[in-house]
Amino acid sequence: MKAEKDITIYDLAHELNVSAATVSRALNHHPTINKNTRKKIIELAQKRGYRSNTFASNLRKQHTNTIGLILHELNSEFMVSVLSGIEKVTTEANYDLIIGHSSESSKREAANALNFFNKRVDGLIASLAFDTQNLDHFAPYKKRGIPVVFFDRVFEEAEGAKVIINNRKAGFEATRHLIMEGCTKIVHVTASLQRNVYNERFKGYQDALAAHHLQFLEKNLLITNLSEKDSIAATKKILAMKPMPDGIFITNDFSAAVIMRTLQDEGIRIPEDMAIVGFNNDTISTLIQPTLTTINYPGAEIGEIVAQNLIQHLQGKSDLSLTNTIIINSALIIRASSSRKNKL
Amino acid sequence: MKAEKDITIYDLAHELNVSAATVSRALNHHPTINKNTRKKIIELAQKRGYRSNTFASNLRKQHTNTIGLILHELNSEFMVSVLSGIEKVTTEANYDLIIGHSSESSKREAANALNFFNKRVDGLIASLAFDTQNLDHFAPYKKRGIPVVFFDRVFEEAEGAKVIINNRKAGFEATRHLIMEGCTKIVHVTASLQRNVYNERFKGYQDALAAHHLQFLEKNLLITNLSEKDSIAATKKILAMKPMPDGIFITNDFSAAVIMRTLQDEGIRIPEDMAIVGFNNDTISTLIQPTLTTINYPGAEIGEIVAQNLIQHLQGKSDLSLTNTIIINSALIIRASSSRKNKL
DNA sequence: TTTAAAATTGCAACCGATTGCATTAATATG
DNA sequence: CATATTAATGCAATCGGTTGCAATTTTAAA
Repeated sequence: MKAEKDITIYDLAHELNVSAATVSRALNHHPTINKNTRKKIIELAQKRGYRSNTFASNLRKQHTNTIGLILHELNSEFMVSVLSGIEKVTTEANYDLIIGHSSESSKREAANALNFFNKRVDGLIASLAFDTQNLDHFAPYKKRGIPVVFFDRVFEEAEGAKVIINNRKAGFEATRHLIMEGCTKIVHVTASLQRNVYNERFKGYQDALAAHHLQFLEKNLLITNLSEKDSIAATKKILAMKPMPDGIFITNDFSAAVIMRTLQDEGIRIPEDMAIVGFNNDTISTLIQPTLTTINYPGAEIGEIVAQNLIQHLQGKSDLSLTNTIIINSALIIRASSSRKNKL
Repeated sequence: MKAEKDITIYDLAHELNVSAATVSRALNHHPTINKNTRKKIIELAQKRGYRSNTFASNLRKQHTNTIGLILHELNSEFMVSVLSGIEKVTTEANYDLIIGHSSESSKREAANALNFFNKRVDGLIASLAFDTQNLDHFAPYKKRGIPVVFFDRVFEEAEGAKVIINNRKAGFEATRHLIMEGCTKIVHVTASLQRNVYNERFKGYQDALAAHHLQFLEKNLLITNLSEKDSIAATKKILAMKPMPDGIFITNDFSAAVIMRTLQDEGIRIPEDMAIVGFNNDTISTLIQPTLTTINYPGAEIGEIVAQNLIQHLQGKSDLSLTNTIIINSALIIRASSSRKNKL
């Protein structure tokens, strides 16, 4: 278990009687190096177990080939899909990924942003925390010209590249669907309206009500943090409402599953007494009974697009500011939790 | 958006008429620096937005304060919990984390291991891929004295630190529970027996059968990759068995949920016709109907312990070889999917 | 006041790879 | 065979902190 010393290009150079510069060039497939020399060098490097020192290289080259990724959480399938989409693209393009959790805390988000900045990531991808109120902690990136791309949770008015879905349209379709199924008293369970995604979906919900001449009632809007506890609490409120609502649009499948279970425990029949629509199309939506109507939110695709855009920009192939906002398609998937016999 | 130049300790040194060495020491709270000098330096650093160049620092210090983490997948709640446990401990101890997915491929696992090795991580945490047959790709770490800790998926016979649960005992308890509930024809759905976790659970299953004088039948062992597709296929096989089994022990909650749904679709009553036990205690286990009996596999705790051990070792506070294998408690959680009236 | 001890600070050599420019060797052209 | 090109290689500076040791300044002891 003794620590052997690392071998460097100087060791290789010495052993082959060439200069370190030649070794460096050979290892990087620089065209001006003689084929035979290169072959010899590469073979010896292999043999000696040479490994390039990333720090020395980065220090000299002034870039890291690393992309930072700040996630608000990793507990949803959506997020994991995004991650895998990003990972796929970045590894293909030979970029490394460092991941930071903000755990829905603006403070940790800022800490991560700073950390990654100090680590000199070449670019940053981020989805904002619940309580992030401004983008100040990303200012150093702007200042130094390091590209930042946002997805999912973004500030729509802020400048910079973002990849999102049309949340307002999605909210509209979810709500309209409930209306078409005969619902007239529709509750909307969502999270902080400060976050664009929830705000937009809420607008879509209102749009749909208005389009069908239904009045929006303040009491039908329930704000939670989407946790199990909050979801149960929200359900209790719904159960206490008079008259009882006949439809719920919840902006999260997990929360929808909890609410549905809690309602069922109280003897409410779904979709007969209460029609339910979730959001995200997590796996869970097909495992619960009845299966859950939801909005498909294509995480992997979003991840890939986000990463592709960033990398193209890093490689100078495109200008991020040109493609300011990219909108991905999402669609309603109708399942049993909302499919009634007595439609409109 | 012009890229401003980074400011260095030399800039600070020049501005304050001290040497770069003094600036460096002040910034690192070296004790021999005068309090006033340090204060001035730190204030100026703040003011000028100085950020330390990690590469230069790492290059000179020959260590990175970074821990590599290789995961076989991130699609289970268990894994995400482990990750958050590790993250909690590492960030507290001021280590950075870089994460690599092997996506259940031994090849990608090896690529990640090499990449992290070249990145000179101070330590490595890993859970093996489905098809990993040997630990050769970790050899360089051994050689260079870089500590590696395995968890969950490990080679039990291999040397090195590992954190696991007693999978055999867990498998035993799950199966015994089914027997106590009156099951006599118990199917075991699991993944590749090459992986220790599944192998051990299978042994526990056999132990329990033997302890209750039930014969193990080869056909009752179904190997899948735990995907939705495979789980459905396994269910078809079970449905075709004569006589029909009366209990299933599945080493994964997600797969158990799929199997349960598929059985229910065919009119099988759970737990009356078929009692089911899963593994992991994922959230899904309480959201499906009936709720799923499962083995609690405490991911966050495992993550914390893994990380703590590694860090203590890195800080020279303990010797990893002393604490070779750490076994975490896991326990059976009995829920509706296996609770029958007519017990033994 | 002189001298010894302690507290601060600076000097300069690293760490290992990269790269502009100069130099030398090999090949081609007249 | 001399000269012009082209191909290979080497020199040496550079990236930005870190740290052993020497030098200087300050404080304490005699």
